[in-house]
Order: sequence, then C-alpha cells, then structure tokens
Amino acid sequence: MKYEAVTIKDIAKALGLSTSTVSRALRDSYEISPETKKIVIEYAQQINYRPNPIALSLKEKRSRSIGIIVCEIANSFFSQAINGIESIAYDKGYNVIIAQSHESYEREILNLQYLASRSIDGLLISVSSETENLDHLINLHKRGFPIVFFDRVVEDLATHKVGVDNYKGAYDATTELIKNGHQNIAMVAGSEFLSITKERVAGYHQALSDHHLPFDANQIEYCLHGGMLYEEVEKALEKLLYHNNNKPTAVIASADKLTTNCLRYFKSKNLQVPSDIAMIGFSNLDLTDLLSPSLSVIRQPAFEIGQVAIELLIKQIENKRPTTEFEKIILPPQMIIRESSGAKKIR
Amino acid sequence: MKYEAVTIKDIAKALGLSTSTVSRALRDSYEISPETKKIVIEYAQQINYRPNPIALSLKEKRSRSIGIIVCEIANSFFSQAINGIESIAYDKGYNVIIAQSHESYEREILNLQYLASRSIDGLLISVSSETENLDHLINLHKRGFPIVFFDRVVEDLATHKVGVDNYKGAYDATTELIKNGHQNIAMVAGSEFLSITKERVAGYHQALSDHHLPFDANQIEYCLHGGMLYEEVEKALEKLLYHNNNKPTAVIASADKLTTNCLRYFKSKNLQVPSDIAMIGFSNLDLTDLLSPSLSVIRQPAFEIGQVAIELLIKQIENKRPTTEFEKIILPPQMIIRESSGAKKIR
DNA sequence: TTTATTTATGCAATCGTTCCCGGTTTTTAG
DNA sequence: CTAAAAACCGGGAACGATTGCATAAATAAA
Repeated sequence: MKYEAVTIKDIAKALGLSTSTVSRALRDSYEISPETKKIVIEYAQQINYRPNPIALSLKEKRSRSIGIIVCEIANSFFSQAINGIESIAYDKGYNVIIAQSHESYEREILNLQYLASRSIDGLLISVSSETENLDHLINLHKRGFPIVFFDRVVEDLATHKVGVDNYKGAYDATTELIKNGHQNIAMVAGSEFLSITKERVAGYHQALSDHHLPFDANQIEYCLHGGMLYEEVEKALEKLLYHNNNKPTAVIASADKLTTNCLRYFKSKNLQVPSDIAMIGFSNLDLTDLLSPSLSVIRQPAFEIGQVAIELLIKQIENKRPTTEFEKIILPPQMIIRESSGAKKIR
Repeated sequence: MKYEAVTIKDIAKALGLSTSTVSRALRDSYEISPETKKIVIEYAQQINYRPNPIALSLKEKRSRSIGIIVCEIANSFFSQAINGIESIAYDKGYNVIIAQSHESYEREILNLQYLASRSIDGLLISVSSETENLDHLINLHKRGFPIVFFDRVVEDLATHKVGVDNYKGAYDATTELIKNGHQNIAMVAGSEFLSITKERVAGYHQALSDHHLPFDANQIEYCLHGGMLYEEVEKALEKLLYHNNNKPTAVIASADKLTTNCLRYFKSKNLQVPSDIAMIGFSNLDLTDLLSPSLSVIRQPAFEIGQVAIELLIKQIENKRPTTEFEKIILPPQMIIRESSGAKKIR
C-alpha cells in the first residue's frame, strides 16, 4: 500500500513558488516577505503538510533515533528504565529502537549490527550476562560512536555510565539479615562476567567481614543466565541448601529473575519464608508487597537511571566537539524491609 | 559527534568505477561482469560498507519501521506482546518504535502524530482506556495507512484485528466460581469504552444466566483507567463490598492491573482469599503462582497475539494492491485454576 | 539620473542510493 | 565480412528538504 504524503514540491507547484521559497517560508526565514509566508503557512496547514524526517535525516546525517539494547523488556527493572528513557527522548524529539539480547552474547552482537545498520545516533546498552568480550562495542566506540552504559556497566570502556550502588545494596541487605540473627547467609548471584555481580558480591563480603562472620566461597552460586532459566536457579539452590557443610538460613538473590525463581523453588520444596529460610532480593517488581510473606527487597531507581542515561547520551550526541570527559553516575538503591527477611526459626 | 560511514561513492572513487556500477555489482546485477563484481564486493567487505537505510527509505518511500502504541510497556501482557511483535519484525527487517499512551486519550493522539511524523510504514495499536473518539485513527485509515488493532480492538474501523476470546475467558471464570459454590459474584471491570470490557461483561452475564443466577448491575464496577490508579480500584471495591445489598463472595477482575490492585485492597482490609472473598483475575504476570494463596487467572496468549498482529500488518504493508478483506483473529484464553478461586467460607 | 542597497525569490548542489537511458566494445549469426 | 545482438559500464535524474549563491525588482542614497 502506498500512502502518499504531501511534499514541499506540491506546495510550491500549487502556489507557483519555488521549493526554496516554500522551505524558507515554513522555517520563518527573514528573507521571505510576510505575505508570502502567510500564504505558504496557511496552505501547508490546510493540506496538512508534515516535513519528511527521512529526507531531513539524509541531509543532516542524523536519524534522531537512538538504540537500546537490554536483555529483556518483560523485566520490571528494564521496562521501568525504558519508561524513563522514553519520557526524556520523546521530549527531545528522539525515538528509541529497542532490541533484546535475551542474555545471549550472540544476539547482542546481531542486535548491535542491526541497530548500526539502521543508522542510530547513539546507543544505550545494558550488556547481556554472557558478554565477556567487548570488541563489538569497542569498535564502535573507537570510531566516535556515542554509547552510554546503564545498570550493567563495563569498566574497560571510557564512556558515560549510569548505575546503582550495588555494593551498598548488597551490604545493606546482608547487614539486615545479620541483624535479624542470621549467621549463615548464602548468595544467589548473577553472571560472573558482570561488574554488577562483582560489586554485589563485594558488598555482601564486606558486610560479613564487618560483622565478624566468616566468608565461605561455597555460599555463593553464580547463574550465568541471570535467572532466566529456572533450572539454573534450582541447581544453585540445591547446591547451597543440600550439598553444603553449613546450610544457610538466609539467601540474598542478586537480580529480579533470581529472586522470583528462588521463591518458586522454596515454594516447590515447601520451605517456609522466613522461618525455614529468610530472603532479601534485588527486585523492581511492584507486586512484592503482595506476596506472603511480603518480600524484602533492594529496589533500584530504574526510571531515574533511564532518565539520566538518555540525558547523557543526548548531550553527547548533540555535542559539537568529541566528548573526552565521561561521567559515572551512581544512584542509591532503596531497601524495603518487609516480612521475608525476618528472624530464623527458634529451635 | 560525527560518525562517518563509507558510501557507495567512496567505493566507486577508490575503484575507479561509477556509482551505478558499484550499486549494481553489490546487488548482483546481470549487467556487471563477474570480475568487476568480485572486486567491488571484496572491497566493500574489506572497508565494511553498509548501505544507508535512510537513503534507501527516501528512495523507496518506506522506512521499514512500524509503530506500536500501547498503554504501558511495564505491563506483563504488553511486554509479552511486544516480544512477539519484535521476534517477527526483526526477522523481516523491520524495526519497531514503541510509544506509550499511559491510558490517556490525549497522549495517544500525540503519540500518533509523532509516529506519523517519523514516517512509519504501519501501526499496531491497542487503544487507551479513555479512547472513545476514533477520528485520529479513522483519518489515517481513510488515506490507506495500514493499521492493525490488537487486544483492545475497535469495531468501527475496517482493519485487521487480533485479540482473545474475552467472552469465553469471562464465561469460564464465572462458571468456575459458580461451580465452587459462589452465588454472588462481582466484577471489577475496565473502561466501559473498551470492547474487551463489554465482551468480558457479556461472558460474565451469560454464565450467570446459564446457571440460573440473577444478574445485578450493581455487581459491576467500571474503572476508567483500567486499574492504573489504586484509588480507582479501592473505590470500586468499597462500593461492591460495603455499599451493596448483596455482598459478593467472589470477584472477577478483568485486567492485569485491576487484579493486582484488588489483591492489594484485600490485603489492606485483611480479607482472606478465598475464604472471605474468592477471586479470578485476568493476568499475564508470571508470578501469580507464587502468591499466597496462588492466584487463579485467565491468561492471554500475549506473545502469539503480538506475532499474529505483526504478521498481518507486514502482509498488508507489502501488499501491492490496497487490502479490502480484513481478518479478525480470536485466540483462546487459558484458564489456570489455583487456590484463589476456591470455595467460600462455610458458616 | 545614476549608483548602491535592500528585499524577495529562484537555481542548483547536496545527502546516498537506485535505475532508466545511452554508449561502447565484444561476440554471434547470417 | 557485415549486421545484429549481447555484454558491460557510465551519466544523470530522482527521492524531499535545506542552503549558498545568483538575480531580479524595488527602494534609497548620492
């Protein structure tokens, strides 16, 4: 189906003017007489003229669209972050093209190629949990292509980065569990490749140490797919709970999907939370208050992260000179204490 | 920042050929000798040439991007549907531009204008709950612009439509509650403007009638914002439970957000589900099994709806002749019976 | 009256790609 | 050996909009 739009030529022809005159009249140039302007603008309005953004893009060598790569949009953290991104992008006349990696390195590369071929002006990315090699991003970055990392940032690349204080989030969560009497606290962590995982593990570690509790590497299980697969989480918990010398009384889940899959496992094993096993999870679901027991969570300011990230990106895109100073913005996480992190069973 | 891409001209200049020859060589035209082709293609590969989609769009008068308007992407049904849309769109070389109406008629119109100005080739839309007047869509449609409705379809427009059998979903839910001994069943419905609401109410109505139960209009409360605002749901439930001659023992919530906000209300009032009040909700959350009691739901095949919708849209876009025959595809909902829809309290 | 200046408009190039229309050379057929 | 037919390649217009430059007319200054 053809959907013919009216162009500046149509206006020019209808009014017996040249296209340049029409163009200038519409852009309110001083070179055009008020009368001509009036005629052109009124006629344009009448036939509902809209400038063709594609023609403009070709001329200006920019598409006014930016790419987003996340693992999954059906994930509360990312959908909230995208909300934040969108809210700003629309205001500034950019549109966003969203691509999902589904936590696969291969698909991340495919997405990147696709987005690049769609001539985006910049990229917002939260890398997949499988991503270890960064050549695909480094290549673009070296050629001056604007990239901003959010949430899952990457240290080896000098770009803007926006994230949350993962160390503090995990530290606070661990401390809370310790305060409630837990001495054996396990962690179900995300992919080892991700810096956020490392930071969360470090926070957990430090909290234990600050409270004079021993750190046991066997109390941590990493999940490469970040909890996308239930089996992965199941395996991790089996190991932590049943193939472990000191069985934990509390668990920290370090990502949204990990959190829900931990709960799913506990339910399947008929383990009571928090009496059999207490837990705090990183989660941005807005349903955690409805669970029984209600879930204690570390919540990330997803919407704000998205907003800050897109603002940095647009600033960089619209900068005349190449950006040399990059910012790293760390937002505070929020701890919401509910029932699930309570005291352990009294024997 | 400038990010200079290599063009067909660069290749032509480097190889001492004309742009037309290079273009043809790359498109494997019969007019070009195998040797020339080989040289061009190899050189193009070497310098990593990518055709500029914007220039192509300008030439071909199509952008290979389609618009999506939904109320909210942070809604499991819609994020799953978008997943389905994306999975197909990417394969066929289209990208999607997502806009959110946040259930506001005004924003829906703004979004539409924005998308239209970004020269999309077609539109996938699930109208906002406030949308009563359809002029903005009718205008586009009359000019031959491809539009496909999904989920929240609109009857007064002859286009492709993809949705779920809402009537059956509500009928089944109601029947299940009746079978469990409930005689007073209320419904917390979405916006009265939406056809899906009407269909769900009709299914509910018919199920009552088929089981010789009286229909009482006071047992239905409509929520204009589809549950986006907690207060709206709170008010509806107050009315149903405390300002009603025959207090219901069960509730059907007819949308995702309504379902969760009903649960939130019951929790705040310390009402036990299902003993004080039973419930079944329309929901696509993949967490409903974890609630206590686990939630009985009517689940929509969101991913498939998205897939079917985008396939119809692309078919229409790529059709040479204007489409005259429009399809209406109705997928079956899935009822998952868990604990929340159980029997009422025995006095 | 003549020249300089302002005012208003048109021409043409540009962005990257495709494709119609020629043109030249080589091959094939008669 | 000549004419027709392939085979191969380049020039240039087109897509829609912007913009530097040229140009024309009208006005102001000398």
